[in-house]
Amino acid sequence: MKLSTRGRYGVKAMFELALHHGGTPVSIKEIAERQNISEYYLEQLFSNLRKAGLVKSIRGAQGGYVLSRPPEEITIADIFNVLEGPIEVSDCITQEMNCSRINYCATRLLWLKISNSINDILNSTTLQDVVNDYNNLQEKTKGKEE
Amino acid sequence: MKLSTRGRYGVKAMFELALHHGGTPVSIKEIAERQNISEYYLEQLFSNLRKAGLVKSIRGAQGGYVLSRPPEEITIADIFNVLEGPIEVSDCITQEMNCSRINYCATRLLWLKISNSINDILNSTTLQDVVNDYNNLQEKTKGKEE
DNA sequence: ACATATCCGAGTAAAATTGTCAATTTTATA
DNA sequence: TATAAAATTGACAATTTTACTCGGATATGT
Ligand code: FES
Ligand code: FES
Repeated sequence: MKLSTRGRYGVKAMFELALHHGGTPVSIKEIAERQNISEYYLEQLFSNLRKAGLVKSIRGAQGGYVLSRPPEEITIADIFNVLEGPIEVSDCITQEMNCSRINYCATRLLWLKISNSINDILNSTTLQDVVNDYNNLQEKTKGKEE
Repeated sequence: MKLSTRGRYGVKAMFELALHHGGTPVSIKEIAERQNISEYYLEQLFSNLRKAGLVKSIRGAQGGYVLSRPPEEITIADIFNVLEGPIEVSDCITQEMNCSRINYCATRLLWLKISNSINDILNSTTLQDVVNDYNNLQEKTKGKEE
């Protein structure tokens, strides 16, 4: 079980926007360089993010992207839902309606537990939390080096 | 993020062995029929499970597979480690040693949180737990039907 | 005008997933 | 001992997913 690059790149890209929130728009090129991600690939991801209403675009020179909402109102789940689709540990959970074995399925509860615990984290973690974690990390690193 | 069939089939198959623990060996054919899984595909999975020491095989007629250890001593993590490999949410976690950005990586803590919560569940859930869940489900279903 | 950007759709190579199958070996039992 | 049941092994193959790449169109600040 592994996250695809879509989800991981997406969070990293959104993190960059969160860092610059309130300032000037950030271009795909900048993000690609800072996070070491393919520029063309990022285009696709941002296309999805924009259509989902998570980011706004400013076209033309000096343009780029900005967050549609403040970082504390965007969860990791929001991003994952757009780029990875919902977390489907097993179709025992999502297709429950038309499965004839649901009353005899031994493993459904297990998948449900896993699924819920992941979703809890994704729903409760916002971009602001990631920014805060990052700032704390920077503080600590700085302290150690001096 | 989705589990592959290897992990899901594997747990279902091991659940069947857990149900019959202490009794006669269960053949691949039986499991394939009861859980509606390809017989040939299961062959591969059991080959891995046996090499990992989770099951013992009895060859020849009336043979099949049995659990190597009692169901309460086999965790879902044991099964997943064999069939899916370890849960690697992101290589930020597993390749931490040789990543030069580790002190600047904004998202590492996030992947770590997700990864830990999944592993907590997988490590703390045993085959016996799944059997118990199944028995409880049967009780409830029976109650409703009467 | 021109350099920067986003926007959009298509294509593509490699990898992973999900099986299928044939041939061999082992063993209980009739 | 003959037979059938069952594991063991290794190879192969179809399909899907992933992770990009690219070409051109459109928009806009300077
Ligand atoms: S709910 Fe259908 S197999 Fe689990
Ligand atoms: S630890 Fe290397 S990019 Fe996250």
